[in-house]
Amino acid sequence: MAFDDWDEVRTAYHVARLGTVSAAADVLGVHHATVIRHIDALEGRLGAKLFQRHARGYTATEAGQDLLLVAQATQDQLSQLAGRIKGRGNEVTGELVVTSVTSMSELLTPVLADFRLAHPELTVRFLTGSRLFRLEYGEAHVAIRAGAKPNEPDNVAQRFVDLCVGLYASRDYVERMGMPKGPDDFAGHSFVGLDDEKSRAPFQRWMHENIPAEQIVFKTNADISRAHAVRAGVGIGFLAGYSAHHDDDLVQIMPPRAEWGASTWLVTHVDLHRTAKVQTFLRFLKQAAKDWPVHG
Amino acid sequence: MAFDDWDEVRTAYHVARLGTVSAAADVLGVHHATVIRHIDALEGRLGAKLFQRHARGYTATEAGQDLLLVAQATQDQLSQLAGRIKGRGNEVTGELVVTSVTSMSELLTPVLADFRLAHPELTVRFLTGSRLFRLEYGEAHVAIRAGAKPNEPDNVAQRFVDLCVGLYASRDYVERMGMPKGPDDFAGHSFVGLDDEKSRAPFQRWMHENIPAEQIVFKTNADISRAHAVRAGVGIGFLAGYSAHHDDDLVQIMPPRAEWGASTWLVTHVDLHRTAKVQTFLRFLKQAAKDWPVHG
DNA sequence: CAATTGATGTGCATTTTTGCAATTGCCGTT
DNA sequence: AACGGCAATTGCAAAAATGCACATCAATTG
Repeated sequence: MAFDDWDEVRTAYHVARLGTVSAAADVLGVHHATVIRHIDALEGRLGAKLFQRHARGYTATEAGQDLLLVAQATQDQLSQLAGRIKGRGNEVTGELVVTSVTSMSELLTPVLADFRLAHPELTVRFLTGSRLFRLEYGEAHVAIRAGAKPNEPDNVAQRFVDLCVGLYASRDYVERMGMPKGPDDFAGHSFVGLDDEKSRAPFQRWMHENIPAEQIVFKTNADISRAHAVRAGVGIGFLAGYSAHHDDDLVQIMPPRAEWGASTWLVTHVDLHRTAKVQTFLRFLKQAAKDWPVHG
Repeated sequence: MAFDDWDEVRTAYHVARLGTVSAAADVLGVHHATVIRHIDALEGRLGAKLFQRHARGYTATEAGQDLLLVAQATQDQLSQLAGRIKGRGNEVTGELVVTSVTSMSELLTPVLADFRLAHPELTVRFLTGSRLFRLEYGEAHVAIRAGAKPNEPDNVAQRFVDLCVGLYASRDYVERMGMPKGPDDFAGHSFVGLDDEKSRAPFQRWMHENIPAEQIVFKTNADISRAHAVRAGVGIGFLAGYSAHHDDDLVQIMPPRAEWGASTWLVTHVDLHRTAKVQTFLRFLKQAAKDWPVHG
């Protein structure tokens, strides 16, 4: 490839456009000797003359005029690109990628939908489930994480809502099996738990320590399935307070405890944190969260 | 302008395309460190991140992906341009600009027409007349010059045909004024000459030295007008041998002399001389000139 | 016709860029 | 849980590009 130095192309472009080495050097902000050497090097590698040299300057040959057209297009496109990139930091357009644990989907989805409506030029992608999506790989702009404060470098984390979880069972279950009066009255009852043994969710560790394994009769790896199981009357299980609070088919077995709940964190990559798109979304999300029944 | 270093754009392009700094450095033939520094500099000037850095390489942000598209187009266009420029040296296409003194138009035009027919992709421009068109300014590819060998630097000149000029008059003029028997018998005759006092044409200097000024009754600045005047019977004048030879309306007053004639030269700019287009035309022209009645 | 202007070309000192090698950090594997 | 490998960094020396001053040449002007 002869054009393995795009700067020389740019130099040749200005020479072809302006007609003299001196003028091009002036525009480029370099010494005219540099311009001459760029042209010489480029022509040498091409094996063809781009300019005819004479006392009044450089005039482009056919090859030089051809280069002029191509470089002109490049120049224009780069200018537009620069504008887009600079503007993009101040606009809420393109794609907004948000990731969170599946259990928050119910809360987040309406907010994302509203945000999408408020910004018609925006496309929203909500990633959840199967695996952890990582900000440092550029897989998402914003992550809502649960648990201890994330302290990965290059990530900025700010505290979000505290999720409360309580023990619930379906009205149907309570009618069949009776209402336990307290933690000491759990004998004979069935429980719904997580399939993941090494889950670090605090309520799951509490269940693991306080409920005999043989009483955990239904295990699932998805939060949503656990909720379905509890509602279907399989047994007693932890449910998020916001989800169970206004559901008349559910009975609270034990009220939420602080030790069961989890803090959540809004996490962004430091490179994207300052952009208008991310900032706008974070403000929008925090405003919407004020109406969440997370303390139910 | 943020993109004032197109080489950095090229570097960023390869990083965006390949996903890692190392792979890009490999393709570019430079060190990893150079690639990193290019990216850092470019991002710094843009004020925006083009890549998210992580342990497995660089992944392009939206801005980086946008740059990838633009740079991809540039890369493609430059590749095509390189192909065109390299190929153009071996093809007879585009424009062929030929310049000569007006007096040779009659001889050259048919050759140019034939050459044009032989190379359909070629456009021919024939410049003559008003002023001297200069090869060093790229105004023409080939010049046919008369007189002493041109010795301008950067021009290559090769000897072409010798033009012979003789003294002619119209048959009508001779019938009216009589046929002079030789140079000593010119008294009372009328002559047609050049308007340009300081013309360096040898036949014109001969006339200036041997014919009294008052006998030069018709002066013109264009060769073609001089020929018209002689044919119209205004007087005796120098005409090119090839032009007068087979014209029954013209009478040769004095046969051509070597001292009147002029050598002609094929001149090309050194930068263009080696190209196929110019070489092909020169061969074609020299072949055609073999049939010219320039010694008439 | 001489002087001046404005342009290109070239040797040399300096600044900038680049290459090198050692380091760190992270991921996947043993 | 430790190890090996790959990729990104970073300090320092070498190399390359650049700037500068001067030379040169052509065209224009007085």
